[in-house]
Amino acid sequence: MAKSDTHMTMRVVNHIRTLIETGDLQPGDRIPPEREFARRLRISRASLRTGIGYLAAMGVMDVRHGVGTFVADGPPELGKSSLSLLGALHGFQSWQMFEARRILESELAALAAERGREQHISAMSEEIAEMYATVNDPIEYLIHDVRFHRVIAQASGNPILAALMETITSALYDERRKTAERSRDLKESADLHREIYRAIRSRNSREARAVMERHLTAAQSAQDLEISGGPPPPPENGQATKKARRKPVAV
Amino acid sequence: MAKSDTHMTMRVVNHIRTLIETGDLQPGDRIPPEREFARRLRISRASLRTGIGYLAAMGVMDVRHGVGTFVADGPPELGKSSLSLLGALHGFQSWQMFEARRILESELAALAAERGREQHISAMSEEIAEMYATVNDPIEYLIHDVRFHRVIAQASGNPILAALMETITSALYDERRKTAERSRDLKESADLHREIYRAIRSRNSREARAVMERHLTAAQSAQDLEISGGPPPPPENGQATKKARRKPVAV
DNA sequence: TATATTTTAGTGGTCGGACCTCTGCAGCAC
DNA sequence: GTGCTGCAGAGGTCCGACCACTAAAATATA
Repeated sequence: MAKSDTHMTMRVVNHIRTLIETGDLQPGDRIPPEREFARRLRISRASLRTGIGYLAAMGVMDVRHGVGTFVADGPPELGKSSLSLLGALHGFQSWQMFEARRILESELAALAAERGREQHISAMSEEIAEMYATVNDPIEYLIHDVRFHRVIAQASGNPILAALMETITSALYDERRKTAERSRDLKESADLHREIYRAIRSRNSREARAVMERHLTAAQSAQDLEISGGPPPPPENGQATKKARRKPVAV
Repeated sequence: MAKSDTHMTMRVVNHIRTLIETGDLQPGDRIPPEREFARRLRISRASLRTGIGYLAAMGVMDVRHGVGTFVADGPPELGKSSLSLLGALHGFQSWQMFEARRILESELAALAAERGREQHISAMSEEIAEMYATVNDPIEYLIHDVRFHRVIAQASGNPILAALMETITSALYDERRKTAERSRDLKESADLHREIYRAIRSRNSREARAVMERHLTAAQSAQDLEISGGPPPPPENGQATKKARRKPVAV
């Protein structure tokens, strides 16, 4: 994969990676204190920290000040703000985010209909109930909304697609919460979610995909109206002209 | 988003993020030397390096020993080995990788058929020609294969989906290259790619999606046969039981 | 005794400043 | 011109000290 000799960073990364692959390290496990670990690996604490920082940025490690460093637990997740950062860099458009989400979640819903288990079905049911119970509390509603979609992702049986979805939705979350307070028609939203749920429960993957797509398209429209008047869905693209500035930019 | 006060790391990240958002920093730009930058930000070089390391892990910065640190150029890309790392951690299955790729690329092909521009069409055409020209050189063939799919991703007009695809394919690349040498039937593969190309050129998104799906399904079968006898597509999943080990694991 | 407070040990976070290694290029020898 | 050498500038590594946070033990208090 990469050189394991030079570059202390990669040495650390590969070492830990190996520990994970051999099962010596599992989610939730704590690694030794930095000072001790560094001594054992015959490298400086600074270099060790560089490697750990890399893994932490990837979402593989969870560093807690004053407590310890742990292998990430919970659902797989790429770097939390990675997409947000990349978006700032490459100027991602809002409609592109929504489109990506729409495509991913539609397929996720279809897979969930095929593979979802009882536990997932009932978990969805619970979230639906909570949504109906909080139609007048947009903030709370949003929480269950997010959970519902997350359960579908789990039910799909494909943690990779689930992780990708999580990456996108987390980049979208801040924006959603801002507009959530002014949300209305949560009843309609809940109804749509219920339709999705029913499609999944009845193992109708085509229907699940279709309703999910309808739901997310509607959500996008609502969001666009909240933000600015004109939602600009017209797509385009182009290859950025290469350039190679040699001097550091002013900061 | 995150605290900008404490945590030097996030201070650096947010600072650079702001520079990018305001357009002061653009892809390809070089940031000041670490020593100078650190002095200017009133922080230690070590802290600055931590922040830069975070951004580098995210694929936002490109650090070159002895040269300088640059804002990432080229196509957007999440952390290169992030999925690979997460896979080791959560035990992603090969079929899950393929499934994710199949879904993403099928939709990408459909979008490319709707939005692809002349430049993309001709770029695809070139790669197809190269593929036919290298049917007896699997290694070289693979290069053009990858490029072809990358052009489609660009033609889709959605850089987010393109970045997600890139993340998956790069995690799959090593495995592909290993088996590439023993590949046969590259002629058939090229034919399929040509079908995809034609569908896109004729703006037939349904056809493009269908053929792409067929192509990737075939590719998966071929890969499975190369690796081990039985491809285990049966899906399942379950919620890992939470645990909280307190003591560091042996290393 | 039960509870609130303080102390303390352990862990990650920051610092600065020395030295190493790599890269690109100017300048020199051929 | 071609090729080698040396140098300057950039990131990489290291050390050792000290700061900041957390959780749990020890102590004070009701």
